[in-house]
Amino acid sequence: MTANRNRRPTIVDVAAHAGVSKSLVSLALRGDDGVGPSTRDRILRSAAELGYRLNAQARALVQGRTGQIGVIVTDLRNPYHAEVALGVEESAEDEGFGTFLANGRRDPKRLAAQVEAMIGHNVEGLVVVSSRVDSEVLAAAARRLPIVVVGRPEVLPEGVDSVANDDLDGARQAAEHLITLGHKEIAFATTSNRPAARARLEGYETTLQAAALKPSIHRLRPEPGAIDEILSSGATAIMANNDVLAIECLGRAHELGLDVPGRLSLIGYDDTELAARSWPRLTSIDQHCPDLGRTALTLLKTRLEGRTADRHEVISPTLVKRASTAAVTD
Amino acid sequence: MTANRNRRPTIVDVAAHAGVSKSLVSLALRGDDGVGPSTRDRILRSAAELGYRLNAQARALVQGRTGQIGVIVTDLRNPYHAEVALGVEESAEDEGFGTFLANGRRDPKRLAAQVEAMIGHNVEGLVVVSSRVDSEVLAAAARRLPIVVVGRPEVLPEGVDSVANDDLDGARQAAEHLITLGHKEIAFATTSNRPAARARLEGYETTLQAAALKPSIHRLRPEPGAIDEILSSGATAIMANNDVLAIECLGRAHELGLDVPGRLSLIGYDDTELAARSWPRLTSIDQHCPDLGRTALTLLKTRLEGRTADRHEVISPTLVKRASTAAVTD
DNA sequence: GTGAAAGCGCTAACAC
DNA sequence: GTGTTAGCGCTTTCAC
Repeated sequence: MTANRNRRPTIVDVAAHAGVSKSLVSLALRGDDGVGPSTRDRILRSAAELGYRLNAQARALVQGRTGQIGVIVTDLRNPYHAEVALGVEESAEDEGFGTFLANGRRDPKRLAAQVEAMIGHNVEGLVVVSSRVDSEVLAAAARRLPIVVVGRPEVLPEGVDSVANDDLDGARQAAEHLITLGHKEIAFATTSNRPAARARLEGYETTLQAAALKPSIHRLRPEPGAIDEILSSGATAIMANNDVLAIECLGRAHELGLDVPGRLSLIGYDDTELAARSWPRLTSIDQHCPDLGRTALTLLKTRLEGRTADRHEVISPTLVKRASTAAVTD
Repeated sequence: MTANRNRRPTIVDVAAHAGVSKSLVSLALRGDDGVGPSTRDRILRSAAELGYRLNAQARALVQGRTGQIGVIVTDLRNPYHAEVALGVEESAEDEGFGTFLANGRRDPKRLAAQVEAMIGHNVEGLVVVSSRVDSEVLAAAARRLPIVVVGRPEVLPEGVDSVANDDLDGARQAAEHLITLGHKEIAFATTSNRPAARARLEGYETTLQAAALKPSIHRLRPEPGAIDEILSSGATAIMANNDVLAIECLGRAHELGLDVPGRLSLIGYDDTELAARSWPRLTSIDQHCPDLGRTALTLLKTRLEGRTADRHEVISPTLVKRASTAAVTD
């Protein structure tokens, strides 16, 4: 009973069925008003009857445009990426573009392949929410279409636009918040040493130094117990490189019976959903992910409209105070 | 300095550059061994020099296949959807398919449009991770390509395959776990009354009734304070329809100073990352999301290989005991 | 081993 | 108003 899948009807079939030529069908289907009302009706009815649907690919081939934007993210499971993608999608829709998403699953090779696949399928622009795409891949892509990277890749080749939050400033805000609360022993935790993490680290260091405090940096390997090292370091506050890591620290603190924020203040980065749902609610730095995405789409659009000079947008993050940070008590 | 974007080189350009005919280029590029080694070399070098890349769309038009699978999800921000998508992607890759993802953002109209867009771009199969796609849209799609729904839509038209977890059994496991712990007052919380929620509700009710306990069902509207109603209902345990809701209950319990699991046991559904990261760690029902996705792809594949009879797979969920449930204390 | 020619489904110029 | 024609970039017979 499964319907006939062998051959999808084309405008030729519709034309035959309606007794007109195929260009008439094309016109009628697109609502062009060079078609008589009765003819148009007949054509539309034939199309419906045959279950005709437009082959967007064939159309794209002749028109030279698909109306689709590609979005490639490192890891869909990290809410940060999903939220940026959301911002892109929303404004793409507003601008009349469709979007195709691809998930690189943290693998640079796969990410590169997806860039190729998207270009092969003729997306009109590419948003790469990843710092892991090889710079040569980016450069090659930029030769063919507008491409913008969200975040901070190691190297940003010419011709590639970018949007990032101001990591330095975000880290500064976080550090100052803790300093204002009277903390003297503030640790910085990160599992990454990629550009964004390095910038946050730098913001942290310079802010602490300006306050005559000694930075204490912990690069964590993903091992159980890695967090304990910080927790037992005598720090009264921890800045984590992102919410996911902050939540892990929080969980470990709970397990050790360490009161947050009573004995330990904790601050995340990204302000993803995780932050608002944790206990205690996590203080975090809001990167404004959807804005990052929307800005990326704007850059794509202006490129498509002819801009040739590279642009690198920076968005100011915001401190979101919640319950995981408090004044030192002693 | 931005490179020439005006015209992307085609095999004709490559052919001219290499001084051969365009069909030779096509053959050489695909590694066909009907091309002399020296000719092949020359062709490949020309291609590289011109920055040629295959136009997958044009190829798809003539070959009648794109090698792409479409995945449409209701809401990327819910980790459940992202994890199912992951399963689809992984096994699609294993089978040599690429995947395009689209995010419906909870809007049935948008979801329908995305189904159309995917079909228009000639994906070879469609995985719909949503119960919100209109059944007529599904039915129409099924007439053109293999399509499988993950989850439980209101109506599943003929010709559409499906994969779902056994909601009835999952709810039964959750309820039995709580009953075994000695709970007598077990509430069920849900914000949804769609088929999956209804099935879980039914599993909950029959299990409670079998144990001679009285079900107490709460359909929550998304209002602040909605949760308090349950919390103050005298229940010693709450089964939530999903992890997100469970985490919200947990947060509210914390705010009210209600000890979990000391005074209240809490159990979620889905076993997403949220469950493993909460405090206390959330007991949940694991739907095996990636398996759902992988099974969906298998169904697509067997359809493509010619199966005509509909199939509806059911996957058994598993109880994951963590720290949010405990024996009643009185 | 190589090339010419037809055609995938559609649109867009141009005639009738 | 309506139909004809020539491609879009590629693959694929089928001759040479």
